[in-house]
Amino acid sequence: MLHVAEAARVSVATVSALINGTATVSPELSARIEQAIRDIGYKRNAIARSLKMGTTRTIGLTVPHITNPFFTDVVSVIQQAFDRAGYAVMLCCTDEDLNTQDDQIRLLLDRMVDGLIVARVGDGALLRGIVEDANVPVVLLDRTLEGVDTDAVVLDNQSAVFDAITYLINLGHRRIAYITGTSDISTMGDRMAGYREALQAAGLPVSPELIRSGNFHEIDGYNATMQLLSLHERPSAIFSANNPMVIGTMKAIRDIGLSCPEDISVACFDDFPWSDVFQPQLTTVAQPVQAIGEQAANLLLDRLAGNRDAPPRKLVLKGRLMIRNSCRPLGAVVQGVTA
Amino acid sequence: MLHVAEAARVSVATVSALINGTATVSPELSARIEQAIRDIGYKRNAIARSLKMGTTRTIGLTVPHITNPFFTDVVSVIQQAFDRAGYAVMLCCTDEDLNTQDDQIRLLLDRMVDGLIVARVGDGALLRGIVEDANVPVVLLDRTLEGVDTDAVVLDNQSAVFDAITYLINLGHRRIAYITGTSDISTMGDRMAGYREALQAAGLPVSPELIRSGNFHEIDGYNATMQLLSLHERPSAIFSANNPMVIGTMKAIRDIGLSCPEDISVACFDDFPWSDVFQPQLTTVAQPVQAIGEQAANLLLDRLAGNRDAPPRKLVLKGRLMIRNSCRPLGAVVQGVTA
DNA sequence: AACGCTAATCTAAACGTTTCGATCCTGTCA
DNA sequence: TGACAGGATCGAAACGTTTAGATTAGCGTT
Repeated sequence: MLHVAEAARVSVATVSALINGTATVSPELSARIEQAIRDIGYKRNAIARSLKMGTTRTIGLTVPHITNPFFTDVVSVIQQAFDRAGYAVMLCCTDEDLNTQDDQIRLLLDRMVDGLIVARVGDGALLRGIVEDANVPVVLLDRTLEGVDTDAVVLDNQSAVFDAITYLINLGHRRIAYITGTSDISTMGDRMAGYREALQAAGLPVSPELIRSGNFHEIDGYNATMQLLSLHERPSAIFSANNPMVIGTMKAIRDIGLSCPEDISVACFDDFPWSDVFQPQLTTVAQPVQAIGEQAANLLLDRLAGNRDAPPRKLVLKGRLMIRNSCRPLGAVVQGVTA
Repeated sequence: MLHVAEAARVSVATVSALINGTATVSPELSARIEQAIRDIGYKRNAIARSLKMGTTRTIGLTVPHITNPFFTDVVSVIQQAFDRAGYAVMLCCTDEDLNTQDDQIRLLLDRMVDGLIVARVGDGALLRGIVEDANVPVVLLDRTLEGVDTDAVVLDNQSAVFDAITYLINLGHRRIAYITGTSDISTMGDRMAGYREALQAAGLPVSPELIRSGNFHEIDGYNATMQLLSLHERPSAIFSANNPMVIGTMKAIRDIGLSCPEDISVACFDDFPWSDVFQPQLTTVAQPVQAIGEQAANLLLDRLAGNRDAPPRKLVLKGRLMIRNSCRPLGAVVQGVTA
């Protein structure tokens, strides 16, 4: 900018005024300055600007795993929304690990992000502190945090799972296994509650042997399913509370020589883009990813626009049960054999 | 830092020296300063630091679509690699659109990223200029750019597709359709070349009616497949040069009432994490995503570590044909009926 | 006792912006 | 004719660091 000012024989203040439109500058100087900008190929230094202005027009986004299609989609939507608003987004993957998450949040804060969207992991004392300091607005995505009062957009997990389990019950299933993630995550607790509620509403027992938990990865779903399938009395249906784990479930079913839905019914949380193309077509609880991403972005953009003092807003969206062909009615006895 | 200095009754220079270890500071002052840092809860302002140092320890990463599983995986690997090195990554999705890409690259450059990893789109005069200016190192990912000499990691697309098409030919297929992305992308040209080469090597004609192109989206694959399946003489196999488009292909096959592989064989570029679990299990060309992401990260990290003058390095990795059951041998007549 | 050397510390400039307040014109009005 | 208003322009400080070079203190040498 100094060079531009010199070339145009004006002060830097005038250049700044022209660029930002913060004051009127005469046509002749404008012309000279614009010419100089073109000649020099000047680009404003956003770092210097950020230092002075105290804002980076950059936000931080952390998710447990970007390869989980749910998060992939949400990240995509959020990125687009902020891109439209002229914000950059720094993406971090916490790998379901609290320490990693803390490191990454610190990294983001160091870089003075204007706001944070966090699909949290673990308990998060750090996160709690940030929200309380209230220097940078935080919106919680997908997973709330007990006792932390800040903007959030989540799914009504309990009723979504309630609907799915009830659907299985109505198909005639009685022994319905449930594979969950680690219990410190709000979504997992809520989903489990939906499972229990549905069983109880139908007068069915909740047997601990049918409930397995893992750390959200495919391998965890695989191991859990292996255990379930080797029970003396095998479940007739499995519900997986998490998307990557259901892949493990399907692999275990295949490896053990069974097939879905003939031998065992499967349903899971989170829809796949291709779920109605390949067999079995999985029955899933679809989250409104587009809406979730957009709402989260809007909540944060609203704070960034200056609306700092409004009370925390919590948006609860509804899931939708996508019924396909991975669950079979138990009334009719189907001779299940596939190639 | 000023407050810390005052509280510890030292100069800011001493505080800086201690924090960065750039000079020895006496034990007593160190203690006072550390105490003050703790008391105040001081965090170094990375923006001010960046301004002074001329480095942000942040890189920019642009991909066409993060929802394409290939890019999802690569993004994930790259993010992890830079995270380990203490870098933040700004992610942008260009949506296969040149203008969007240019806007986003400008956004990243404005923010003074130290380097750029670009899975480019379109012709990219802007990109060309950046590489020539050589201010910020650029590594091209997945797609090279004609006449632009910079680090790159790509697949040997031609031989990968050659292998896949040859496999189909060996199964007895003669009318093999090919669905490609837009031709300005290097990968697409190379893949197409592999297709032609394989046909010619087998003495088969390359018929234009069997070649369709689209803009990488599912819907493009759908439309292309619809056209192919309504040809007077239908192809017996379809190869899709891009991952999302093959979903469209499968949907079109389903909608038209055919089934794979009984009525038509399908293979495609890019593996899915779940491809060996659901039916049909797609035969794919798997890219070594882990290696691609890591190599790209390493190339850039090496430049960032100061190795600026080394000549451009181009890494060419090999794909791997994952043979599953979505392509059937044409010799044996299989009575194809599925539920 | 004067000197120089080293290690520790400090002062102040610089990075590239934004912005407040001052200055300088030009023209209008009493 | 002089005062003044208002618009255009500028000078300089500030944002929070890093760092070159100056200063100081302590100590051994001669």
